[in-house]
Amino acid sequence: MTPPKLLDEAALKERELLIINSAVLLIQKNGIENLTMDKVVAQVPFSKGTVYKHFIGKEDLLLAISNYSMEVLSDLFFRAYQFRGCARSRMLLLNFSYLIYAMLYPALFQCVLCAKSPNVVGKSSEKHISEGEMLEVKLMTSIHGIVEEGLNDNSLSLPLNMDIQQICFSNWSTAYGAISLLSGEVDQCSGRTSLIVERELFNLSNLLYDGMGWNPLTKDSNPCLELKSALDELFPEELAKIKAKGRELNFDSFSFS
Amino acid sequence: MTPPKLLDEAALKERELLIINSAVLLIQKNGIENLTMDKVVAQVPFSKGTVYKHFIGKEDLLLAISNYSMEVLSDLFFRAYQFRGCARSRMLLLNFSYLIYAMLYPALFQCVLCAKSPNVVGKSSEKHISEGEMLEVKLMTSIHGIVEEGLNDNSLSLPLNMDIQQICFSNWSTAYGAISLLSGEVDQCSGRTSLIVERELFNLSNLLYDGMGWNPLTKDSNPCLELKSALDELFPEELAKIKAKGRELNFDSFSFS
DNA sequence: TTCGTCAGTGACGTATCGTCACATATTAAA
DNA sequence: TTTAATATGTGACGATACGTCACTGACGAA
Repeated sequence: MTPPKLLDEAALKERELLIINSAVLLIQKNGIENLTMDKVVAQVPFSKGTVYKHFIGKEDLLLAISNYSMEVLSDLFFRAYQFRGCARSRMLLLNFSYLIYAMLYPALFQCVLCAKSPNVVGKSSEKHISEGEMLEVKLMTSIHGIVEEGLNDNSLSLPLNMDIQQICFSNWSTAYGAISLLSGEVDQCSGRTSLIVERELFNLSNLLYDGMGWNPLTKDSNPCLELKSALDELFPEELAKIKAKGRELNFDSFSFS
Repeated sequence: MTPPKLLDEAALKERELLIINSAVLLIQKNGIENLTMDKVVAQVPFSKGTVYKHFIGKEDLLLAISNYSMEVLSDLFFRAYQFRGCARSRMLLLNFSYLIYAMLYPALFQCVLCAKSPNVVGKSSEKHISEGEMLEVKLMTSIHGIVEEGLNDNSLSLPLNMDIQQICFSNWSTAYGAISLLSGEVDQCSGRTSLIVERELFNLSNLLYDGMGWNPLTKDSNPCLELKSALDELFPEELAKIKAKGRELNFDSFSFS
């Protein structure tokens, strides 16, 4: 006798999303440090027991939010990957899509950072942990694709003793470092007076690509203007939303004339 | 009538350090996610009220640990700064002192990362927050010094549209990104199979310096061998301790022959 | 109609937090 | 030496939040 299946997969997924969204709203309102399961339960048309069916604990919920957030990001990455233009430009574009994401969804970005802490991972379900690992691979896929195209069209050759994965990681960790240290959402890195995240990300990325010998080198082109118009074309809605929040990507302070 | 001063500054500081050390031991044993004030109080010859005199809460204690930890790091940085050798080599050395620190004091390193989260900062005392900001400046000082020497001896010129502070930040965020993503202490960055933190840090740093046009360029020297012997000379105790823990900096996998 | 299974509930036991009223120790003045 | 004033230390306690579990009700199979 097969046990009756009363709840379909889709409804479960939908409910999970509802809980996640409620939690995100609470984080936006009260800050991530004041998120409690009781508050989440109060926001949601389910009882505590039901919520705990989906997430084994607060940290597990946080990780699930982080995963959801990475899905959003991977969409941005993929759009950058698919854009026209040379590989190097698209890699820069991808890094900026990361920045756009951090500016547009600060609560989500915060969750991803927090979810990396052992505090969270240590208390989460295997399901969400492995889901998160899958998503990281998915993120890397777009990066990987761009690097491969750069290798194929000979604009990039592998530096001595480095393979594709290492190149991918270099780009990822560079963008990660700059954005997480400078994104205003994380109170870090004093002495950041006069540091502007979009400018530093731009400079760091280009220094890295120049160091790799990835053509066209900065001295041979004007990556800033190109980046600006690509962003306008590829992420018009996102940029508008950022503007609506009172922030704005500012390229005037460092455009090459 | 002047109020009697029963406790001198030094005794207070000493007690604070005792509490911090006890907490670090607990973190090493149980993981940072299981640290509770009750356990700390139980480990310490003071009562809860006294502990709360020093730290307004658990998060404040965590931030204080982070600050202590940054003091340890700034000593390593300073030693790298003072070493002989060209500026670029010492910058690389400094990045590796960061790695040594992350490997040698994983619990401390973890605390610094965790303390950056708004979860912690949002609940901490102004005193410890500003203390932390001072320490970040102190860390930057060593980096800043090396960059300035590079500028002075003309091995480095400022890239287009970048100032000293931006150069410093580039190096910091590069090292930060690579080490925090790859240090085994933080469960991050899947797909890191085959990524070796010391190798990636080495490559990333050199790509960055090459991108800046910082002499000597990689092709002109053997920075790997040079780095190795410098580390042996400057951090013999630390390297020995790392070895005693079963880990080891491995340069064989990527030395240029 | 009856029984078995499973989704859903929310009161409850436990853990941890941070406070506060009180106790003790130390110094200054009487 | 005694007394008053203040600094310092204590741990019991109320509040908050966590996660569980015994129970309810709904649905399908027999």
